[in-house]
Amino acid sequence: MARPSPRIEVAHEALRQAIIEQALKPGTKLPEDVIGEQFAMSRTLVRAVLAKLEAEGLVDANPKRTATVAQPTLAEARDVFEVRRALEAEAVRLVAKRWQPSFADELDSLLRQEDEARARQDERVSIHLAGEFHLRLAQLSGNALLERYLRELITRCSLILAVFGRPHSSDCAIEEHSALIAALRKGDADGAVAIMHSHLGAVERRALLGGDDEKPAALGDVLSRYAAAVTARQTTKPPRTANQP
Amino acid sequence: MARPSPRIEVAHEALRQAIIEQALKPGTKLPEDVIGEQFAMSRTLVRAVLAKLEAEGLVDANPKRTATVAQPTLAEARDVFEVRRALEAEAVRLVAKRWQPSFADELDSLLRQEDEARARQDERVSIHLAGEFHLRLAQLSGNALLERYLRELITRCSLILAVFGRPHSSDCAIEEHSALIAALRKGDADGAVAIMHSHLGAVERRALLGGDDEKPAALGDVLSRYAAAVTARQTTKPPRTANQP
DNA sequence: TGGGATTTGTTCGTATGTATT
DNA sequence: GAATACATACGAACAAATCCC
Repeated sequence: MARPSPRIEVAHEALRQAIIEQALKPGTKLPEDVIGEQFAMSRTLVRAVLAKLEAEGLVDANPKRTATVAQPTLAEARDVFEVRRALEAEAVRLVAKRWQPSFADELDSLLRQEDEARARQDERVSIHLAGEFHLRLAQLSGNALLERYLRELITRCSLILAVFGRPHSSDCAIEEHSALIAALRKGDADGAVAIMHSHLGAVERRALLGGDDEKPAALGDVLSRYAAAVTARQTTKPPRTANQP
Repeated sequence: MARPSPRIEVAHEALRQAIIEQALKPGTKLPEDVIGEQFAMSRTLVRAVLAKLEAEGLVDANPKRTATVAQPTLAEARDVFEVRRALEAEAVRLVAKRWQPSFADELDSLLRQEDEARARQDERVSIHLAGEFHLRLAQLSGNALLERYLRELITRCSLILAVFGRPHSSDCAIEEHSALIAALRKGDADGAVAIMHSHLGAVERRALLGGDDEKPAALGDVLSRYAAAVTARQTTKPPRTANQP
C-alpha cells in the first residue's frame, strides 16, 4: 500500500481516533474548510482524507454535500458484526495453528493494561485497548489482509457502539478475553473459536442494547487536540509499519 | 456509500475490467496523463480513480511514482485465498439459512451461461462469468458488506491468476459449482460449506500452479476499447444498483 | 555521473450545486 | 418561492521529485 503524503496520514489518523473515541459524534458535519484549517492543508488533501475515511465506513459522504461522521443503520451494524464474527473466528483458527508461548505473554500484557485502565475508569484508554486486543490477535494470524479487514471492522464497531450502545459502555468483558487466551494456551483451537464466537455475540448484544445522546462539542477544539496528539505519537515513533500507536 | 461523479465510475469500471481480463498486464504503468486523456478527464479525477483501484488492491501506487497494475506477491496471494475461503464459507452458510427455490433458478441460469461460454471457448466471457457465480452467491447472502468484501476478493483472485496461473486457465470447474447448488437445494448447509471449501482449495491450487508471460499491449489501445465498452453497458442499463453487467 | 524530459504533488480560482432565510 | 450565503466539484498552473538517456 502506498504511503500517502505524511500530512494526509496525520489528519487521517487524527480524525479516525476522534471518531472512534466518540469525541466527534455521529452526524457531526466535517466541512473541508474547517478540517483543512485545523491541519494546515488545502482542501484537495482534505478530500483525500475524507475519501479514505469514507472507504472505511467512518464518514458518510455524498457528492455536493458536506461530509459527516457516519451514522450506521441497524442493518449495517448487523452486517458488520456478522462479517466480523466470521473473520475473527478465522483469525483465532490461524493463531491457534501457529501458536507460540510468546503469544500468550503479549496478549496477557494487553489484558493487564486493559484491566488497569478499567480499574481507574480511564474511558479513553479503555476504549482504545478494548479494540487493541482483538487487533493484536488479527496481527498474530500472520495474514496481512485479514488484519486490514479486521482493523476496519473493529473500528466500525466502535462507531456502532457510539450510535446504538449505551454511552461509553465497555464493549469487551475481561473474563471473555482471558478465557480465550486459556483455550489457546491449551492448544484447544475449536474451543478458542467457540469462545470468540460467543464473545462477539455478547459484544453485539451489548452494543445494540440502548442508546442516548449527550452534548455535542466544538469541531475546532476537538481537532486541535487530536492533531497535536497524533503528531506527538508519530514523531516519537517515526518508522511505523502499521499505523497503530 | 456516495455515488461519485459518473465519469469516475466509468473510468474505474473500465480499468477494473481491463485488469481483470488481463488486457492490462501486471506491472503495466498507468500514468495519470494517459488515463486522463483516454477518458477525457483531468488528473484530479484520475487520481480519485487510481486511489479506488489501489484500495481494491488492483494497482500499486507509491508517492511520487507512477502507478502500475498490481503484481501480487505469493504471500499476498495466499492471504487473499485464505480470507476468501473464510468469507465464502460464511456466505454459503447465510444463503443456506435464507434459502428459497428461486435462488436455485438464478444460480442454474448463471451456470448454464458459463457452460456455454466455455463450450464456444469465449475466454473473455468465461473469465467474467466464473467470478459472477461467486459474486451472485455473495449477493444472495443478504449482507451488503460481505458482498463488498467478496467482490474485492474475487477480483483480486483474477489478478492473481494472471500473475501465477497458466495464461487464461479456467479457474472454476463447472461440476464443483453444480455440486454446490445441489447441496443447497437439499438444504444441506454443512455439505454446501464443505463443498465451497474444497472448491476454493482447488481453485487456489490451480491458480498457483505455473505462470509465464506473453507480449504486452499498447496502453492507449486497450483503454479506448474498454472505455467504449463500459460506456455502452452503462447507457443501455442506466439505473444499476450493483456495478456488474 | 549529469541533465533534461517526464510525471506527480499541491495550491488556488472559478463554476456549480445545496441549504437557508 | 426567490435570492443569498456557503460548500463542494473540477480544472489549470506551478513546484518538486523521479526517471531515463
